[in-house]
Amino acid sequence: MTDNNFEKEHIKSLNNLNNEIPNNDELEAMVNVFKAFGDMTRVKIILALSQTPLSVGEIADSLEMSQSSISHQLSLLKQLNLVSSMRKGRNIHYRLSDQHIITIFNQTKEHIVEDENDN
Amino acid sequence: MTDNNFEKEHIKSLNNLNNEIPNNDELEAMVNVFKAFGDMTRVKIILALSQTPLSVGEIADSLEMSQSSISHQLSLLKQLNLVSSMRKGRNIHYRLSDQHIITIFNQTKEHIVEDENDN
DNA sequence: TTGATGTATGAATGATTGCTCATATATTCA
DNA sequence: TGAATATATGAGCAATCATTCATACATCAA
Repeated sequence: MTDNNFEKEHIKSLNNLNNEIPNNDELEAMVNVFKAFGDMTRVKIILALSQTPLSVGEIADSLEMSQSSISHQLSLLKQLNLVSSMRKGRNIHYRLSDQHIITIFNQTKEHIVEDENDN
Repeated sequence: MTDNNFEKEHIKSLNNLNNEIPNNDELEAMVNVFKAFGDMTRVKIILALSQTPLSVGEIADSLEMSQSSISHQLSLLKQLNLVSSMRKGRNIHYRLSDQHIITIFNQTKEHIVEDENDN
């Protein structure tokens, strides 16, 4: 009889699945943020900015990548409100717009580290 | 003079940038996890599995997607140790392998919600 | 204003990726 | 064993994406 109850619970969960999922706009926003984090260049940019605000050129130099590439990626990150920018003379300084980002990164790192110990 | 000190600090940060960035293997692992989260189908699978373990068919039905598509994605998620599987008769039940995942999702949702309030 | 420097941006391209289709593998039941 | 059901998997294709190249825009210095 206990087994049967588990089954009933399971079916109940099944029927509620669609209800529990966040609304589509929020989901899409989440996916877009994760997509932004799913690229090595952008992750490196974000990690660099987590140390100190930086200009486009400084990031490009530090990562040894073209100015154009970095600028494109920064524009994407800005669109998602992950970074903000401020002109300082000829340069434009970018900074992380939210410390959550680093928390998310750390959480993910923890997940990975735990994983390695599983072997 | 204070302005100059800020400048010095900034240059010091600049030089340390590469040192502070995690080693490349760990970074790559992080990027791969984020890549996995950067797809609507996979996110929906994960959210569904956060409610209860599910078989491939149950997930496919619930998301109204093909069995093949879901199976492919589950295989990817499994490779990244985000889900684990266990055969139960004819079915194979998948479950989240780590509750961190949901924490990361919630953190991201918070980032987005805060964002909306900024307007 | 002119030249130099820093950044942004559109188009083009090669690479990656999500899905489908066909088919293989695994398990249960009769 | 053979049919039915559940899942996995490889190849192919269309869509997405990261970078490059060329060029435009913005600011400063002389």
